[in-house]
Amino acid sequence: MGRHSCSVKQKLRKGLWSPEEDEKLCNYITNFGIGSWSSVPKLAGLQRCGKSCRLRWINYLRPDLKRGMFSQDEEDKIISLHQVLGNRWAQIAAQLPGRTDNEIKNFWNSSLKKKLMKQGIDPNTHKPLKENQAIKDEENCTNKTSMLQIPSHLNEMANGQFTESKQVFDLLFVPDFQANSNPSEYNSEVLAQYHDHQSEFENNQNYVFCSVSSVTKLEHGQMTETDFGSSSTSRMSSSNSSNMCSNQNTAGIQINGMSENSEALSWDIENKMESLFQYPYIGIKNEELKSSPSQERDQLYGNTTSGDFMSNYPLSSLTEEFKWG
DNA sequence: AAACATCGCAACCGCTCCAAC
DNA sequence: CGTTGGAGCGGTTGCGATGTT
Repeated sequence: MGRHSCSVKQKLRKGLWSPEEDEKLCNYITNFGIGSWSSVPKLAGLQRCGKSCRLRWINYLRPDLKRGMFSQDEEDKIISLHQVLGNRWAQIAAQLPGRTDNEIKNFWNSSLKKKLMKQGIDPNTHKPLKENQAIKDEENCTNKTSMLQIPSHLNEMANGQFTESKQVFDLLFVPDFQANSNPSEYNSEVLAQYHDHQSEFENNQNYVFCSVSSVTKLEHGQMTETDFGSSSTSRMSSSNSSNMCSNQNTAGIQINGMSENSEALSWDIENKMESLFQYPYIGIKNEELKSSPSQERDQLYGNTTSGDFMSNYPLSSLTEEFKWG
């Protein structure tokens, strides 16, 4: 049985607010504060439900509201944040002082969406529209094989590469779907590591590796399969994603290149993370890796050198680990 | 000028989360 | 531990304003 709409219970007013109602609500909150929204209408002498009062105050009457046109700066910020957070309007609004979630949502739906479409960018994924089709094709192709081979020795390479941030992934591997993959484009340290394991890399077809040290906690909800997929897929396409992701108050993934000099990784990271995040299930928990010798790991996750990783470590069990306690 | 279409915004609705009981 | 109710969120709707034919 669904809950009744608040205005159904009694004869409460709905629709647009009159100036008199605004004044009553404003006066009440100015004098007495909010307290409990459910008691506000009664105490303020309004024939409205508390929910309606709350909305009116938050979206319209609050004194700190900016209102008016969005600046170019705000517009850019919204697009960047949407790229990271998706339709989490409240979280986006929290980064834009004086703007409400409703205002931003309306602005997005009425203006920004169309603007991006005109620029040939998919507003949902923030990727070029053509590329999206290519990705879909690619996903279809990959879903059929559902197979990733992971060289187990690479697990060790990740040790000691992490920050103090909460570690969710340590090492991620992704088959290189970029046609122009060229190991010489990695930075020197990565390149050295590549050479150390060259034969295995070659045997395993163009692996791309990087460490992802932290996934900062989403303010609301859990890091579910959907969350991870939708919010992280496009994360790395932002040119300033490293700055954005370093903010622990926002959702983000922090990438550690294999050395301090991470800029040399930019081409590969930027491009390959795009591919990487199509596969939200590719990940192994740090603690498990560190504590498990190779043989044990192979028992846990399958023979990561030659086995079928996904069949031993299915999506359902992995996504369970992504949830934040 | 009138009819119709489109747009933008304010508000509503249904849902989830969470604390209190 | 289950229930209840408030708070908050995101999607959707409704309506006035504006544009187009």
